[in-house]
Amino acid sequence: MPASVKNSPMSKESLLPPLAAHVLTHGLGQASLRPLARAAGTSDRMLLYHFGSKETLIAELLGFVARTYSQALDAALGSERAATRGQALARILTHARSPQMQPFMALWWEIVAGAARGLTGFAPAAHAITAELLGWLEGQMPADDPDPKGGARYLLTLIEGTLMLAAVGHEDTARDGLLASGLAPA
Amino acid sequence: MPASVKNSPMSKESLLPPLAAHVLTHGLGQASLRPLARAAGTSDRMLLYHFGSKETLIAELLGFVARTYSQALDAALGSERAATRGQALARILTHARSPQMQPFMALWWEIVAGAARGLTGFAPAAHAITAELLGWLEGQMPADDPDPKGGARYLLTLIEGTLMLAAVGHEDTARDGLLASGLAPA
DNA sequence: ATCTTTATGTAGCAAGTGCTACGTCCGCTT
DNA sequence: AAGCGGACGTAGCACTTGCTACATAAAGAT
Repeated sequence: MPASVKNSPMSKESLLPPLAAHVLTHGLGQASLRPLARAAGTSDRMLLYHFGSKETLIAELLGFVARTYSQALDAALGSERAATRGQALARILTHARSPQMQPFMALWWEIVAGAARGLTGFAPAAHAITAELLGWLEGQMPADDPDPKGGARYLLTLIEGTLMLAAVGHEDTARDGLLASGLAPA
Repeated sequence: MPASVKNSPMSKESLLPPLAAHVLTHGLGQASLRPLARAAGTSDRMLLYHFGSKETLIAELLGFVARTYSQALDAALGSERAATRGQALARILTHARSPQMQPFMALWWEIVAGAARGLTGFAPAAHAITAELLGWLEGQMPADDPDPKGGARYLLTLIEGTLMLAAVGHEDTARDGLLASGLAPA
């Protein structure tokens, strides 16, 4: 082992990004301390030292993922309003279906499942991510929209339904549904 | 131990109902062989004897859950057509939000998450359950609906979005979204 | 009556789980 | 210079994981 390897002290903040990366590719269900520690370049001992327990580690990790998602959303998507509701819908669906979003989508459904089961930390993260998406959608609503607030919530419902159907192999069903909604171009 | 206890031979079919009950209350993520066996009145040894491996056990269990869901859907919901799209929507949402459906809903999101992660057996079960719901919705569409096929898919998208938003604590958002859709009564 | 198949229990394996005990550096204060 | 507390490694605990080996008991087939 080279003596030049510095033992720079690791903070929770510096640990979270590699932990999130590991969870994004391997999933939350299989996330156990030792693989997580290996991914972060530490030991399970140190993870518990910093976070206290696995449960709070996961909770803090989900909070970090939610914050990261917010920033990614702001960065990837402009803030100019869409011309139509259909355009706002198309923009966000294109983004959600992009290849680099796929790991996040897989993690997203695990977060939803954890929230539905009442696991600690899951519900706040899921709620925050959804709220972030809703906020972005509200800003995207056309300037002449008669009901931007309700319209954004309507679009959000359609978006989440579309993404869920895609997750279970019913993307064609979702496409036909959006066609019938009158929002998607034929 | 009383000698009167009969060792009646257990078939896969007789094992599946108690296994499903256990998974419905405790979740798929924590489902390991020994607790499952205890719930079914057997040993892990016998579960492997009947199913070969945990992976195929889970896959067969998910198939059973999907079939059970179909029957529950047929039994709980009539087959008379709805008068309006909004009525069909309200019927299925009322059913999905009923207390006895909550364990299934929690399991449902785990199935979706597993399908999104590509776990074996999850995608077929998720696809089948969704198809069942879609088929029921098609039968519910009003007789005078201009596009029953597309309308059913549109409603399905809204339903799944609504249920997902409810799972993450955004039920009010979903309600406002449905209000803005014009399908729900004010 | 023997043989084979099916169903089951008991015991155990190697690996992995979250978590702890203990000791050791190293930089800081006093 | 001494001590102190944060940062880390090593070793290990008790437990659970999926799965297997081995024995056996009952039932049907020959």
